[in-house]
Amino acid sequence: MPRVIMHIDMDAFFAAVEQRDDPSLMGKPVIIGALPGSRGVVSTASYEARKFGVHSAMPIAQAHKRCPHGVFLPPVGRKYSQVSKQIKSILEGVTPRMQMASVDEAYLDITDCEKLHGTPRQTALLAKGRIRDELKLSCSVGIGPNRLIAKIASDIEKPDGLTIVTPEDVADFLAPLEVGRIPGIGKVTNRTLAKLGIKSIGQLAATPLEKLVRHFGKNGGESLNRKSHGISSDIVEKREGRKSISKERTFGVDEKNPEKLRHVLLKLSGDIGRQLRKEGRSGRCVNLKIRLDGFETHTCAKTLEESTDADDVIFKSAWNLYQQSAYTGRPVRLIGVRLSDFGRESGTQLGLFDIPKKEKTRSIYLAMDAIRDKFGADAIKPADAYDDQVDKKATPKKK
DNA sequence: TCTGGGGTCCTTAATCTA
DNA sequence: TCTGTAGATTAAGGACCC
Repeated sequence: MPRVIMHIDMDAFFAAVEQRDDPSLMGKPVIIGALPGSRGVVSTASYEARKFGVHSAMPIAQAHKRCPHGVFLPPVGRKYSQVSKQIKSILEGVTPRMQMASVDEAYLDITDCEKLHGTPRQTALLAKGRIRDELKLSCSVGIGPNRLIAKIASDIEKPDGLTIVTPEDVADFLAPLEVGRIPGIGKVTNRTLAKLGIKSIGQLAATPLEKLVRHFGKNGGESLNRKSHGISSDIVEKREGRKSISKERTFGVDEKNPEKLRHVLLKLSGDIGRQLRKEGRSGRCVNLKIRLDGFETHTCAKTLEESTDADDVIFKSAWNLYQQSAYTGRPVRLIGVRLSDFGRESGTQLGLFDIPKKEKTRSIYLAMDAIRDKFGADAIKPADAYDDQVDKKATPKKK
């Protein structure tokens, strides 16, 4: 039996939240993202701003040129996360078979909701109504036999839309749409498909699998083929926790001073450590990201002997990676740190290794976190001499 | 011309290990 | 004990998403 999957997508989420919280912004072009004059892009544009051709990912200078009278605001992540939790709670009231796909998107399996809420349309209207009444926000809904169709459907009619695709209608629904409507087909894949003369999903579905495999590899080709026929997973399940935490900084002017870079790495490492401890996680793989002039981007990584959530261990590893890289001395546009590989049990958390010292260090970090929580992030500045004082054992050993 | 920040997933190649 | 191999892991980079 085909399942009934619903995809809910909030309309211009960040901008809508800001307009809701400040009625003077209602009806005005609101652009959330970097501020004009700085390096950055548009995160979300309100529908009023979109009329001027402003859209997500557009360089902020260009957005300002197109919409000089727009209201430009920086994103307030904490507020949006809070609203996202409220959305989650409302949708869990519709069905427990619910999965948040991002801060402003969710999948619901409403196959068995008929007795409780009525038809899929009635269930969708119920969810939309609750979000509108309780949060004063609008969303668009797509319903289909699987996640892919539901997701594409939710994007068809925006804002405040509702599109239902029955299993029998899938092929007719997909055929005329542009291939770019398929999630996972971005600029690069789109360009390659265009070169092959493939513009619509119908054309993609009619393309022999061998041809797609030739151009996109086995997995890529088969995946495109499946998607073009509307085949995808219909499983909605709670997601496991996140898999990495990263922090990065783009400089207003490319940075050459190694001391400044070191300071920023110190700050980023501290932010990651704090986040890790807050979430009770620790990771083993420290990744460094460097973006140079000309947007030339590189990453390098080092896997530690054991998991960590300690600022100094993260910093030391990141700084070592930078110093050992071929990019020292070159002007840096962006520098970032990521901690990943949360898969293994953490020695720090379980206290399996080096208990007294680790626990002592950990207690200090937790105390510092508490002070920062109470008095603000700047209450304690990161120590300036980690790389001299850090425990030699913290340095990753070569295998 | 100008391209953020925080993520996920995939591919490929080299290396390790059972 | 040696060797070949398959599978896992590591590392770097790319594409994509919100």
